[in-house]
Amino acid sequence: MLRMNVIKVLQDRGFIENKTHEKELYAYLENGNASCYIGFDPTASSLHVGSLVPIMSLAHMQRNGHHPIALVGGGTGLIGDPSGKTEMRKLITKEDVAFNKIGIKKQLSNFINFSDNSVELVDNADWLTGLGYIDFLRDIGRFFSVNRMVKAESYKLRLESDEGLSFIEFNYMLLQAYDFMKLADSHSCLLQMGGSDQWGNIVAGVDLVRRKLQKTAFGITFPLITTSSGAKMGKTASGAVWLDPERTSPYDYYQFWVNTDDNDVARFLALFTFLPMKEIEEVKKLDGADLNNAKVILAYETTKLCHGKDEAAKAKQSALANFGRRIIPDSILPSSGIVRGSTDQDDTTPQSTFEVSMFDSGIPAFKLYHQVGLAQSGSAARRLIQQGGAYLNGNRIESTDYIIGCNDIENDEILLKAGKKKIHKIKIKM
RNA sequence: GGUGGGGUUCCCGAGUGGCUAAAGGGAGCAGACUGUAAAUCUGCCGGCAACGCCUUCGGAGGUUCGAAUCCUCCCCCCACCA
Repeated sequence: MLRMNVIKVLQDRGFIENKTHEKELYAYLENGNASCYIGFDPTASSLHVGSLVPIMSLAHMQRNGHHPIALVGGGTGLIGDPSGKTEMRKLITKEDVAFNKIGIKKQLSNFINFSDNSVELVDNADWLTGLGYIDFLRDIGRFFSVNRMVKAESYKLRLESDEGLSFIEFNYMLLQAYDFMKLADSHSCLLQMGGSDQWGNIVAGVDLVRRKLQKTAFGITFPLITTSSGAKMGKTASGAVWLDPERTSPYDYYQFWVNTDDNDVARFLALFTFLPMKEIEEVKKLDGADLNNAKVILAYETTKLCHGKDEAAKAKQSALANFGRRIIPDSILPSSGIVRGSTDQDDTTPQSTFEVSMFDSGIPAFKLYHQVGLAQSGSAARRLIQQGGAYLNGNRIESTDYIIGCNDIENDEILLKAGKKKIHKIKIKM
């Protein structure tokens, strides 16, 4: 079968916002074996769903026979990219960077197969930290026009803000451009991709590669993914949705996706799963409650990519147990390997185990809510109860003074709900 | 270095001696309506085994019966000038 140019694939799935010299770029990626890279900031030990677009694009590259390179910004992370940011970022230590790098690689490896020789993880600390200031200025700095940099969109926000832009951040663009040139030289990597806020940095690299190496390099930027209500995607009340199961459990990860806005379902399927576009097109015809089935598949597929098939199946099963059964028709997204009925997977609803003796003398409901994490404080728990959002074994708790005791144990369990969606199961140890 | 303007609860932003746990907005939470959706409406939105008590307005002191508000010193940010 004739393979589609990966650009076309990315375009169709909604990955591309902007690109440099289209025709040559097409040619560069036409026959496979091309190299491309994306930088990841090691500012945290985990990536979050905001990084999924870059990650998925690298995965598409690999699936289409190219050589993706994931660059961890161990060097640039020490500087901090001001692009599109209103505030200066806290500087992180070298130890943090080293630690975070390990976590990031682990997560990337869920999406990209590093055992394949064509894929690489590099760290720009390897070439940046040893640079000499004077040499760098003479070799690289002379190619940069401050006049131009000052006009760059990526600095604009900061130049106009009260916060200002510190010199260290102003230099960021040169370092990222240098990275690109390094990889172009050592890995023949002539394509850099990144978020739309990276356009300025990428173009700076393209220019530097041309000037230093007399080669044509390319850039692609991804759109900023927002939900259809306009919010930046991937933020919830409790903060970012992380890819690390320790920070965001597979159960919560699944819940995040299953709660996708109706208007985003097809778009997200295209971006965050590998299901064929042809089938996703069909999803666009669904509306109303019918979309819920597609959401289940979206949640299952994304959870599977990030946490594996087992965890995805468990999360789905827990959702069925808590929110009602549903059978997903075979006609929806047939390529998905999801089990369309229910399974006998473990229930991974958030839970904890308590000694039965805890309940001998009873424990106030609001205390228990706080303790298991369904409420941030005792006050919040009281409020929850007052407003009728607290449910004990399915029944609304009417009084803030309610004491939970042994009578409330059903089948060695106590089921607490906060609102309609947050659930915590207490297992009783006899 | 000089002059001026600032630092308020998650964010923005009012408040210039008691009526202020602190207006308004955003975010968030809960309820109603639903489809674990969106929109809308209503309520909540520092903490505490709680009709009372405790902590908060950059930091440390002070004046006062009483301070986010007045005074002193310090730290940080911004603008203009040098």
